Amino acid sequence: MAVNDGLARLVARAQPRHRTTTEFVEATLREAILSGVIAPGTPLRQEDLAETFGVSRMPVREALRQLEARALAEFHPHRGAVVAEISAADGADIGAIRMALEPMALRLSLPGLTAADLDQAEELIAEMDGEADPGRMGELNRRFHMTLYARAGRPRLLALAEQHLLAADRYLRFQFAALGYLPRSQDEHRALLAACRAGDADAACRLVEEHVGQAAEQLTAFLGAREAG
Amino acid sequence: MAVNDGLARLVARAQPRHRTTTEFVEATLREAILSGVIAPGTPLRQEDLAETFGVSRMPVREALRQLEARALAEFHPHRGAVVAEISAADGADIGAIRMALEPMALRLSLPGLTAADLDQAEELIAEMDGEADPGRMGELNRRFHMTLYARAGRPRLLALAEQHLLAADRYLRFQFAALGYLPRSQDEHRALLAACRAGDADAACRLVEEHVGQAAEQLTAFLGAREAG
DNA sequence: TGCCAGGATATTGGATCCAATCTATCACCC
DNA sequence: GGGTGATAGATTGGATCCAATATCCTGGCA
Repeated sequence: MAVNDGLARLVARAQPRHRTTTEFVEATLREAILSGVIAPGTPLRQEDLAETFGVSRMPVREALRQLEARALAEFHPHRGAVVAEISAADGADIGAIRMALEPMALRLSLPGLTAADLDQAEELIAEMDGEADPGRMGELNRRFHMTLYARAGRPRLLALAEQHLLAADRYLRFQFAALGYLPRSQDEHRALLAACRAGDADAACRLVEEHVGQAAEQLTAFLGAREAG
Repeated sequence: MAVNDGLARLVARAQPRHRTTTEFVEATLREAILSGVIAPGTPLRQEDLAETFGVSRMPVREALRQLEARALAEFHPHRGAVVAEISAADGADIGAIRMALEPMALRLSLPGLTAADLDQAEELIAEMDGEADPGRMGELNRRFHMTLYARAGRPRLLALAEQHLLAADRYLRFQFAALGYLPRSQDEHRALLAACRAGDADAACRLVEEHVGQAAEQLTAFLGAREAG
């Protein structure tokens, strides 16, 4: 058996439609870490990963370097990499970054949002209503947020925002795995969308900041209690 | 002669006091790109870099991967990497990110700032007054800002803020190379420091946002004009 | 004369091999 | 019996080698 059954399945399902092997390994590993298939703290042995992917150690090494730069893996020279740990402090950190980036993205995007964008956001809210699977839920939530930010015309800002949305989702899945349920925030989503439809930038920015802050607060409360005892 | 004289000098001066060769190459290359020693768009040939550093191609490859993840180099499969280009759009992007991150960092840091921190910030302002070298100037400016954010207790947020502060400084050096002078903003620095001393979080955040916005605006005006003609 | 095809060349991507270093275990000394 | 040091094993870091791919130049053809 490979190191990690879940990862092996992910690799088997994944279409290596990437241009280079390194890209393929990086994308698959990132997905595995973000989705929780590989638990925080898991050692990432190059040899094992290479075997799982059916490649040599080299693309694995390059992929791990990129994951390190994205804070998804921690490197210790001559000791190897481990999947980034989860902590209340880091969760609060990610929350603070989101609270800074997302209102800015929304403010820049709002004037350019089309009726079609807003309709799609509404549809995503509706889909979330009936969704129980945390993976699908996170995906829908991410798409909802990014739909609202899409017209900001700032690729770097959007990439950073999405990166930290994904990081937050990783924490959320972790919370789900422990608690068995997901905190819902559909009312906040609806209020946010309404403010966007009204074109009220100040209200929308305030709502998204509060919305992100709420999620971060619940998360740190959960993680703080977990770390304390 | 090596590919790039400036880089060769940087390598010669650099102390390889890093634990691995890859770290050494990455740090030196990053410094070279950020300081403008290697111009935007310059191809980063692995073989040439390896020779310049006196190492094999492998640590160079890993270093380039990390630079890519930090948006300092652009990869094109089978075609190599080039130093990230400079553009008005990207400058505005970086400015928007700074305008989001830095007020948040300051707000979190402000309650924890000590008198010593504020005195050091004041000293850095004084040093900037008499500084003509753009490299030193950027360094002092970066330290001034980071001193004010240091007590935020959010490592990821601070790392992101510093990263984009450095990216902005790269743009500023580029502007200096073309214009021959640096736009000063010492009045804004002093006003910002005064607000921090007064403990007025709202004012301080507003000032830092305006300050960053000003710089970004000047930059995009310069780059926009340059791209137009 | 301009365009397309094909091959030569340069450069990167990936695999294998060797060296450096960290960890764990075990013996030995205090 | 506990702690320290040496040694062996495992694992990563770095170098070299080979394969794949992109680019560029040249020659033929319309």
